[in-house]
Formats: sequence, C-alpha cells, structure tokens
Amino acid sequence: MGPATFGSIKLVVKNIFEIENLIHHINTFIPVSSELKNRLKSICKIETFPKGHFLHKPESTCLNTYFINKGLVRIYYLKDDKEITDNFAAENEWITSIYSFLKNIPDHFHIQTLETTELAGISLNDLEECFKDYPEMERFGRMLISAYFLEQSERIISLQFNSARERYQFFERTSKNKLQRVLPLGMLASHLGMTQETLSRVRAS
Amino acid sequence: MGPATFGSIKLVVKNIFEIENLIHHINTFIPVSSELKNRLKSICKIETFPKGHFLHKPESTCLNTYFINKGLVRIYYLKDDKEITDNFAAENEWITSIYSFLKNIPDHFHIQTLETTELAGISLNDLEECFKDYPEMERFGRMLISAYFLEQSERIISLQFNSARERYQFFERTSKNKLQRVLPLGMLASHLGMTQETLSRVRAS
DNA sequence: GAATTAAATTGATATAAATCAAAAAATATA
DNA sequence: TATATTTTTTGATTTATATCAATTTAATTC
Repeated sequence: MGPATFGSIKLVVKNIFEIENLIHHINTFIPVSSELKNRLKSICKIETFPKGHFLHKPESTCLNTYFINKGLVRIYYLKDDKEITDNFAAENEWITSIYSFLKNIPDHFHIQTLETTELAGISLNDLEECFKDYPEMERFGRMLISAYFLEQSERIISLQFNSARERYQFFERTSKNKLQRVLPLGMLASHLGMTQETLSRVRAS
Repeated sequence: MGPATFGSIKLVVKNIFEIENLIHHINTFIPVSSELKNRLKSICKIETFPKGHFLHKPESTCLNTYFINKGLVRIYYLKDDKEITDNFAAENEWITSIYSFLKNIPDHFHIQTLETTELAGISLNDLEECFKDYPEMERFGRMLISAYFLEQSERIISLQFNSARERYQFFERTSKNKLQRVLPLGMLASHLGMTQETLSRVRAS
C-alpha cells in the first residue's frame, strides 16, 4: 500500500520514531558506538501497523523479532478452536515467535497488534550478522534473553501452584502497564490460564 | 576437607571427569580454541557430591552455575511448608538458581543432588571475565540461554491449559532421561503442578 | 530376615474452577 | 439516537483435582 493520495497531493507520513528509543533501550545494557548505531539504523525496518494487523501467522516462519516503540501486541495460539494468549508486549519490549524465529521453521502462533503499533523489525540473518560484527551486540542479546528467561521463570512459578486470584495479582504486580489495555478480557484470562468467567469473578471480589 | 588418610598412606581420589565432557558440550555450539579450553580448565571447579548434598540454600546467594557431568540435581522452594520442585538437571545440563546467580542476591531456593553427582561449577565473576575475553563464549552463553528459554516457553504452554495427564505426558516426552530417576515421585508431582496422589492416579491409568 | 520407616496407592469427600446458559452492560453500526 | 453486536457479568451445575484418611508396597535399618 503506497501513500494516500488526495487529488494530486501525496501525503507521505514520515516515521517519527526513527530508532532513538531502541538505541536508548540497548544502551541501558551496553554502550552503543556510532558504528553500531549506524548498523542498527540500516537493519531495522521501522513500521506502523493499525490495530488488528498480523505480524506473523500460523504455518509460516516468523522472520523478524520486533521491538515495540509504541502500542501493544500479543502472541497467541489455538487450542480446541479457542485462542490462548501466550504473551503481550508493549513499549520498549520485544516480541517474536521465538521458536519459529530462532529455528527458522513454521509454527502455530499468531502475532497480532492490539493497538496501533509502531515497531522496529530485525531479521534473524541481520541480527546474526550484527552479532558477529559487534560482540557487544551479542552481549546485549545474551543479557536481554537472560532477562526474559528470569521473567518466564517467575511466570512458571505463578502457574505451577497459584490460585486464579494469585495469578491475576501476579499480573497486576508485574504488568501494570498492560492492565488497562488488554481488551477484551478473554485474552488476559487465557494468558493467566483461566476462563473469562473466572477472571470476571476474580476481578469483582 | 583434605584427602583421606589411612595410617601414613594418603588417598588422593583423582577427578576422572576433567572437563572433556563440558568442552564437548560447548563445542556443539561454538568452536573451542585451545586458549578458551585452558581458560575453562582454570575457572571450572570440578567436584563430586553424594546424594542429598545442597549446592545452594535459601537466604544465601547462589555463587555458581553448574554443569552436570554425571548425576541428577533438582532446584526447589517451599510453599506453605511443602517442597515445590521447580526443575531438574541431569547429564550435560546446567543448573543454577538463576535469579540469585545473575543478580548476585539471596533467594529462597534449594539446589540439591538426587544422586551422587559430578559437576563443574563456574562463578559469575569468572564467567563474565570469560565472556569479555572470549566473545565466542558469550555467543555460547546467548545460545544456551536461548535454548533454555525455548524449553521454558513450552513448559509454560504445558502448564497454562493442559490437564494433569497431559502435563505428565509432556514430561514423559521431553524428559525421558529423568523419568525413572526422579524419586520420590512427590518431587515430580510438584514439578508438574499436581499432588502426589493425582500423579499416582495418572500413572495408574 | 524381621522390624521399622518411608513412599505409593487407593478410597471418600471437598473445593476451585470449568462449563453451560442467560442477563446486563458496553461498544459499534445503521 | 436506536439497533445490533460484542463483551462482561452473574447464576446454576459439572468436573478435575485437592484434601484427608487409610492401606499397601517398597526401602531401610537393626
């Protein structure tokens, strides 16, 4: 889809979000040299998608990992025709269908925007080349995935033996920034491993 | 504790497991130069512990990450005075109390050997120095934690909406090597997020 | 090898959460 | 604004699993 046209006037909507925010994010882990910065500029595809857009669909290979600059995205799969939301990502967070992305094979997940979303996509190949050329970037990669690993560890404990109420409170505590934004609530319910009705009752009391 | 003495004869029990197995393991991810190999030899503390030994206890900081050469280890925590086993590690697998180890702060986990266990321990500091001096080792670190991240992702899905039977079947499928070794079964039950009685009934039918 | 202890199984009951169904509230559309 | 649609809440019932208790089996220890 090209730029919108009104009579003979083309409206080219410039992407305000160059990659300053992403650079700043990476810079909280490692120093970012100007060369690395330039490399990142060249490999990041910056795009804005409307609500409801699919970044990845089942039976396809997830080609990119995405850094969310603005907006909200979820990753989900179908179990018995019901959507189970695995996770969400908002500002300054990353999302990809990790198995498909890392192994470069198709999988069964959907990645979908829940709001108008501004993001930077990086392909596996570009990322790996960047890792090779910039060891500090590989370091960032290790630190980032470690941070997500810790987050997952806590979620496993939350799912292992906590009640529905405790799991909701865990989300309240750890994902404040998403609490008001994840709608409809069925998405949140499935993420927390409970039905929509149970979530409603938990929230009511 | 020094070598055992019997009269005037000192028995120095040599550690057969130098670190060949660990090197081979790392080599499945990255090429291991002889310099890196020497560095690894110098930073790995190789030890053998009897069954029941604690590698890490609550209220202390987990100082090492451990590569298991032989044996079986679990990590667990207490919830309402009951032991909840978070995970197991056997041959060629790694274990640490990840949050405590990476953040260098105390936590509430126990790491305990379930069999006589031969392992290599590496301190955070030595590991970080090694990452700095050998970018390929940092690469290994990234790849390893990525692999564990994938494993965790699957476990989350297993816990999110699967029945007790499905969770047990998941363990059967993904942890064959531990199925006969994790005893008593209460440890396995808690790992799978169910009671011992439920596990017994699942296995019976 | 008998006695003791620990672990696993089996049974009966309780409970948290799922399911099914309907009503109410919120949102979108004409 | 009224109507239609979607989402959320509430209610009644069912179900999987937890809990409590007892028994059987297996593993230690004397």
